[in-house]
Amino acid sequence: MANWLAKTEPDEFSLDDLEARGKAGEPWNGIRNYQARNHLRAMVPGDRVLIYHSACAEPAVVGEAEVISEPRPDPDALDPASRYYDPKSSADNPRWTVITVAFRQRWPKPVPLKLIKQTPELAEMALLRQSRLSVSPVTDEQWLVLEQLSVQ
DNA sequence: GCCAACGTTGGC
DNA sequence: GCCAACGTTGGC
Repeated sequence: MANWLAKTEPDEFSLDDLEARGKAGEPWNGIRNYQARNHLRAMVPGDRVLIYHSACAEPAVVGEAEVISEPRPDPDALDPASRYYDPKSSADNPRWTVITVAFRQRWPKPVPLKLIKQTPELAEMALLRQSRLSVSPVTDEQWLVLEQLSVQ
């Protein structure tokens, strides 16, 4: 079982929005970066996903979700009306991947990026090393450290 | 709103 | 295959 971190802009889709979806969850669509896509393809149901709010007043890890589907082709890539349409993707050879995630819990306190940067045990997080990667892996150790920061 | 980081595109 | 031009992400 693996751990991940997924960024979302709260103005677009927040942890609150995910909670409102309940057990049905939300397709994590629109990922259009190969590295991030490859991480989606490695996900299996039951994997844990940190939800990270980006491009907002206080960028932070705010809670956690769970992968509840297998990876599958992202249908938005084939829909010309979608903002995520990619003419280079096709039904025969789908380029992009989506998984569905469901809300698990809000963390006691958000863990701000600022604090993550100040924490030596988290210096190797992919979040910090590749600032533009929207889906990234998290180690068990990193997850534990983040959880501890959330209750302090 | 600025701009650094960095991924993608396309000419050669 | 190199690399300049360009577009996007996301912190600040």
